[in-house]
Amino acid sequence: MTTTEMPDLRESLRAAGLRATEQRVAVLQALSSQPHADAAGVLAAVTPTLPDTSVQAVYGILGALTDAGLVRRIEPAGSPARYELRIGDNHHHIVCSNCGAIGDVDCAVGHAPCLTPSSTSGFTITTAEVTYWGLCPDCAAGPVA
Amino acid sequence: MTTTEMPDLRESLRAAGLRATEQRVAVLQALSSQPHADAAGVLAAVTPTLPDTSVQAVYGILGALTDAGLVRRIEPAGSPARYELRIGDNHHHIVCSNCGAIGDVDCAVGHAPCLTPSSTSGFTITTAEVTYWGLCPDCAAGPVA
DNA sequence: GTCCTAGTTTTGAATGATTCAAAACAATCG
DNA sequence: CGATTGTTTTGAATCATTCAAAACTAGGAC
Repeated sequence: MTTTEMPDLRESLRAAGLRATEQRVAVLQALSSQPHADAAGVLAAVTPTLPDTSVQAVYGILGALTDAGLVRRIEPAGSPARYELRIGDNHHHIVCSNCGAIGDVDCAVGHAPCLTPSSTSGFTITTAEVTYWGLCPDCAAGPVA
Repeated sequence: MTTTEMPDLRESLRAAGLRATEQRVAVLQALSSQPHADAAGVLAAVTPTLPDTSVQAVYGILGALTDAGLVRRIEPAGSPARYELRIGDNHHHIVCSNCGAIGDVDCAVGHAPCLTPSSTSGFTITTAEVTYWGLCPDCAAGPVA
């Protein structure tokens, strides 16, 4: 149940060198139920239980969690930043160009070398990020409706 | 010379169904000299010749040009939108995580199949966008200085 | 268990990028 | 050359995000 998750979440926070506050636990829980929530979505999910939580706190928490490596921030064009708990695997995302919905795309193992660019313009590359654009099932079904 | 380019630019605009205004020509010229300029950069480049150009006009023009397919808009995380004239080839970009500089990366032919995702979460995919992150030559040379 | 202190959150305000709306204007067609 | 419709100006508003100072609290120390 939800109650049993909390100790684990508190542990993760402590392990990452962060204080285990109610808000932080709540933010992590929010992200586990809403895999690609933005700051507003997280706030909305947290408010029922912790009504005094401010927007700034959410940004602060998400920033701290991101810095600590507990969450990953994704910023698709035209959308506010989204946050997710799936970290440590370099999976990618597919964004619905109609409604902004986001889906996970597992990184196809063995394909990694293909992401090595042919010309680097002299840049030193550290990461390759892939974003797919298309239509989510709902929008593909009824684009206008 | 710069003067000889103008007729061509005007032609392109007309061909795209857009009126050939001074500002639009100037914006196109700005983008040809500054390959990955943002709205502010374009405005700065246009102002010397057309001092009355407003920020909103630049946004309007860039939007119109983008819709018409004459320019491509790229929006790296943490950076204002950039615009470029290189269209029609699906090349990608490398962004300096230190200073935000952007370089072009030619799409490695033959690698395209690797961009086919393994699982699409039910989405219909139309585009795959790759962004590389790293350090530009300058920042790699002296990261702190 | 209580106190202290550094790390957190609240409160309040500001910033930057971008967009909206209405009025003034100008490129193109006839 | 005049009308029409698309474009730009002017002026203001919106959204996501960040800054700063004061109030607060988790967790270690005693």
